[in-house]
Amino acid sequence: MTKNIEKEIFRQYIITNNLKFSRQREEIIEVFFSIDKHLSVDDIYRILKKKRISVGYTTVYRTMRLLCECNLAQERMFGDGQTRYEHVYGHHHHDHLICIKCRKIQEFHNPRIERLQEIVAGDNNFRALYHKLEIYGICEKCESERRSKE
Amino acid sequence: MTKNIEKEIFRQYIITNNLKFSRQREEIIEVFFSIDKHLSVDDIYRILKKKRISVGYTTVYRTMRLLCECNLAQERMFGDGQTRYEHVYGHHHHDHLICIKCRKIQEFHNPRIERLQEIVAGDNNFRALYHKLEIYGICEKCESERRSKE
DNA sequence: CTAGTTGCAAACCCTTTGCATAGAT
DNA sequence: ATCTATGCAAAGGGTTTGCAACTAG
Repeated sequence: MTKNIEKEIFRQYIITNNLKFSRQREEIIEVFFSIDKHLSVDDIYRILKKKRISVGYTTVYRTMRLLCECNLAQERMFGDGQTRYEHVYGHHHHDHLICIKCRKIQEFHNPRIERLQEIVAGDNNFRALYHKLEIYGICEKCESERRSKE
Repeated sequence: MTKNIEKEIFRQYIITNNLKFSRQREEIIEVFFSIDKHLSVDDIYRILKKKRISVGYTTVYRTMRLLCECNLAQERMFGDGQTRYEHVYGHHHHDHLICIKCRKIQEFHNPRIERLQEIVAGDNNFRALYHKLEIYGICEKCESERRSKE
């Protein structure tokens, strides 16, 4: 259960920084880490609402910032105007495939990209620190749906 | 003079769609195409202001949308919260090196990336349409400034 | 003349902040 | 008891829209 490791790391962070492990924070991380998707604040808020768990919008924002600070989460912006968060613990660096039809986001890892980053940086006298590669297109599911309609 | 070709294409687009070639639209594209940078609406507005050309903020937004519609410009979001626009005409596909210190944006092109996109897409049964690769780091200028301070 | 354009103000969306109240330790 | 967390409402920043006045063709 990765979820519990993450909760433990969070709890440690809370203690170390003289913060408090509130009911709301627990509920939020419970939801966030139990769902393996790129969730937005709004997504998390809605899920909590649906479960009849009362947490304020603002608190979700503040908790997500905390999770980023302790490196359990990372902000991502895929251009639809909403910040989404991804799990960091136990995940190596990866990039994204984004379906422009259903907005599903798949992760992938390809070591060639890291090498390419170095080559390009070298060619341009640039000191590369990190990169983002986002490939936009149509996912398998949407593509087969499209085909069956023809 | 690429600028004039772009103006001509824009004028064509205007005529074809029964729109009007206003003084404001002319001023805006004049500024946008004469500067080879990724400008935001705010940048363009300020430049016009400085030149004592009176154009409303809203009009800049609307004109930039028009330029995107006729494929003379393209929206870009580099994560600083502002949409920026880049010239499209006569530019082949490229990616970006973004300096996290001075926010300068350099463009580069590397054919390997296109190939990589195909490989990754193939591995994931994904139909790739386009991609964005952004490499973040320190540009040559900032790096040498940093070194000289040590 | 007349349909499209402008530019202000107001509305929007997502996110952050101020502050009085509630809650964790 | 103390000091942080909460959650509302209000403010922020970027972007869009409604609308009366204006203007290109």
